[in-house]
Amino acid sequence: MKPIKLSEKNKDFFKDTYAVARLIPKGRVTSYGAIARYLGMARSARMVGWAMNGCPADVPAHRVVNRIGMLSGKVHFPTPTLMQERLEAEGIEVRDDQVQNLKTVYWDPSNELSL
DNA sequence: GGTCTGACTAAAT
DNA sequence: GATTTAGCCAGAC
Repeated sequence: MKPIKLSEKNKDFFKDTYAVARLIPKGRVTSYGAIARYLGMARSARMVGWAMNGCPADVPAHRVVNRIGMLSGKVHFPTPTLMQERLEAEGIEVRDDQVQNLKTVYWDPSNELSL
């Protein structure tokens, strides 16, 4: 396992967030809240987004959207269009910064991993 | 060391 | 049913 060191601090929460984000299958998306709940901090969805602030290349942050499937975090990418292009490249339909067929491509970690 | 903001979510109005 | 407010925790000023 490759330890992610954003800093020399604890970043334990960040590490878990990245771990789950990496587990998102190709062509699927999940929400910050879903990851947060899986990590045990259901009400800290914001922290997930914050954790993504480090956004290492190993983490497919483009597969993480808010609960309505909106590409809320696209502005944090190197280029605002990168997120949508990557999602489309994986077969996810994106229209007006929103993931189409969200119900179909949605991937819930606590539903897929905690079986 | 107190205050504000933030890639969100859910409940209340 | 849509809009607004409050709650969350952690980092930045």
